[in-house]
Amino acid sequence: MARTAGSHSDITGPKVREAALKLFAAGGYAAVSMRAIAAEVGVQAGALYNYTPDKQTLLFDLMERHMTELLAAVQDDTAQAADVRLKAFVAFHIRFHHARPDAVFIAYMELRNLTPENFAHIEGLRRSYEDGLEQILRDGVASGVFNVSDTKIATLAIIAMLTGVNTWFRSGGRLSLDQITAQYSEMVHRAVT
Amino acid sequence: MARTAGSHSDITGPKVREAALKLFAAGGYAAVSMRAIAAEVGVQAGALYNYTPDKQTLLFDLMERHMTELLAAVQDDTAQAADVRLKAFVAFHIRFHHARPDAVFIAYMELRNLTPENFAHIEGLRRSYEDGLEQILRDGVASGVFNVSDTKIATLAIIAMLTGVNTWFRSGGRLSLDQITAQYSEMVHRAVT
DNA sequence: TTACTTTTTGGACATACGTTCAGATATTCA
DNA sequence: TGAATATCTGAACGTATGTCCAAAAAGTAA
Repeated sequence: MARTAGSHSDITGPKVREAALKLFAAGGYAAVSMRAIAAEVGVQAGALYNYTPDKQTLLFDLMERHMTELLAAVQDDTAQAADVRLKAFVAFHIRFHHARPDAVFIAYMELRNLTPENFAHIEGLRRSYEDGLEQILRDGVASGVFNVSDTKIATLAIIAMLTGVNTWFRSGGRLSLDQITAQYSEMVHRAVT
Repeated sequence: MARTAGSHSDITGPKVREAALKLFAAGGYAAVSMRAIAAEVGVQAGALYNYTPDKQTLLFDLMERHMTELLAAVQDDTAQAADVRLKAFVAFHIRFHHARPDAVFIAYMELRNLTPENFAHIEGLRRSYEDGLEQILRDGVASGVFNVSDTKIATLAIIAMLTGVNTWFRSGGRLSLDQITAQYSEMVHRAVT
């Protein structure tokens, strides 16, 4: 159990992931070299291989951690009415994604740089998240509070719309995140009612 | 004027752009080599430099052509009612983007690989397109047919939602493009009314 | 301090990159 | 046909890449 001697990996390990997250988001996976990541950490390139077997796995780890965190954080109180649950989902999605723009960016942009197996795994996690929203819509349709002809399409449309906030919103602008959230919540609610 | 002797560039030029479009979309700008593009064309790498001064300009050309085509194709009959114009916009956007998935993908994903000047130019074109939609929303608000608290946000939300179709829709699936368009049209209409 | 383990260095490896250019080839004009 | 032009080849350039590894350094336990 646990490291005993010469122990620095608790410090360097997270640093490596932070550096990779930042640089991949800024320049793209293919354009960022292992040497650049190492320089950001303050270490030589060879040392990175104590923390990842290769560059591909480093990318995959970042994505998987992000999706796992997302799934762990999302909540849905099925005892509530569907429109209340939908509103909570919208607020959660916007807030969660706004808090980690780099990870979100990578999770959407670097999918094509994953090996087929890694891609399938991440896609499965993403599907789980989408299913959570779709269930809310389905329940709302069943209880008569929502009216959408295809819940799968509505799910994808809503998620695309919400995630789009990340492409332009920055704190300190004309509107606060709460104001943005309120307007999106209103639009989403109308779109499915 | 015009080419007279030894003239093959009318053939090779378009081929180079087609190959670059396809490969950039599939693998990403940074991950695609000039040699790979040349191989797709059926030529040696050096020959590409008859058609572009460098790789960066090749990317920029693809984006600029795409945005210029988009702006040339979009129409807006301001004599019509705002809700009719919005419906036409939705249908146009979905159809136009569905017809050229590679160009759309590149125009969204490779922005960070443009030089600052090239980026500013493309952003200006994109802004023009967004302004077209926002004008429809503004006119609708003025005439009382729409109700949105911030037309800029609504514009971005709608475009994100519509462009999202490209990430999952493929012809031949469960639903036709017309069916998709109808449902999005309905959702968008509700969201702003 | 000594013995031991973990972590990092620094250099090497084979390979790939964007770009250039002199010379070869293909096409057109007269 | 021969002369002129447009296009392409093939090799070279300097540099950068992901990954590996023996040796050095840094940390911990006794």
